[in-house]
Amino acid sequence: MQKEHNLSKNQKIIFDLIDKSGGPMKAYSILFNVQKKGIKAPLQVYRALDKLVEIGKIHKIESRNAFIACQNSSCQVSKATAFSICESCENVSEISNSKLSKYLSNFSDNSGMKYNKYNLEFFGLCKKCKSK
Amino acid sequence: MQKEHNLSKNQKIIFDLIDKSGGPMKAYSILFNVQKKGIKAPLQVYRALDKLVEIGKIHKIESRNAFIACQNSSCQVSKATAFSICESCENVSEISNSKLSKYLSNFSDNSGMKYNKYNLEFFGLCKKCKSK
DNA sequence: TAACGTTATGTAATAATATAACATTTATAA
DNA sequence: TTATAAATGTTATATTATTACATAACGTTA
Ligand SMILES: [Zn+2]
Ligand SMILES: [Zn+2]
Ligand SMILES: [Zn+2]
Ligand SMILES: [Zn+2]
Repeated sequence: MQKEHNLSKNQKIIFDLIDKSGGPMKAYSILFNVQKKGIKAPLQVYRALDKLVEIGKIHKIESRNAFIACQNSSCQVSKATAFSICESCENVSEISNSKLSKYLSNFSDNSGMKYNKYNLEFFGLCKKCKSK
Repeated sequence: MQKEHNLSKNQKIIFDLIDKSGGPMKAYSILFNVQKKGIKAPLQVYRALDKLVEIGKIHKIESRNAFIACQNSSCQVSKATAFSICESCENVSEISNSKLSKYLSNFSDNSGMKYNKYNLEFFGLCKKCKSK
């Protein structure tokens, strides 16, 4: 069961933009695209992004400083994320693999750390880029 | 067998600083610390960092925009990295777990992606911070 | 050594990413 | 309603990273 979050005005504008784009978007590119809707300052964008990340509607691709809509309907919070990133065309997709997520969610070692979140980024070449 | 890289002057200064610090360091903190050694501009730092990452002497902690000396003598290149990060004290350590690295290095799915690199960051509370 | 290509350095300017501080408004719920 | 939390608006600024161009040092081979 996914909690329904009523997005605020700015949050909705920004989520819709990212979601429709189908890929990762950078904060200032988002800003540029929503200026016609009245969102004029970086902070307005970053605040909405923070909230959307917090509730799991989007995730941050750390290695790219970019944000992508969650492609996995069950992500309630951004606490167990895995992505595949093509280093040639920069296509990004969220990996949804229950064996992988189980393995990582259950991971523990003898360091004494109590893990409660992870983010994994795989890099390589996508199908298209491989064949070039 | 690890290839011996002869570090250049700036690379050596910057690697030694990071290595001695024992933890992650940020680029501008590095810059501040090496100014007395004649490294005066951000670009000099970033160029050395790029090279050190490339040859696996340091790794970038993407979620923190920080750089840490490789704690795993066998990392020749930064292509299979895993870290544990305490969200309270920001202590970072490199995870060296052969089962984990085998599992991730062999990971593949039906997306058609050919993976050749990954970076994994675990977040949680370290021993000390848990007991506070 | 001399010539060549590669790697590293120096320097200035600027781009890209992100947050601080403060005032105000809107939504939520007791 | 009234209190509280959440979201917004705005300006300024901090932090992280790259472009562009010139010069120097290094490694290889003729
Ligand atoms: Zn997701
Ligand atoms: Zn591709
Ligand atoms: Zn390493
Ligand atoms: Zn800690």
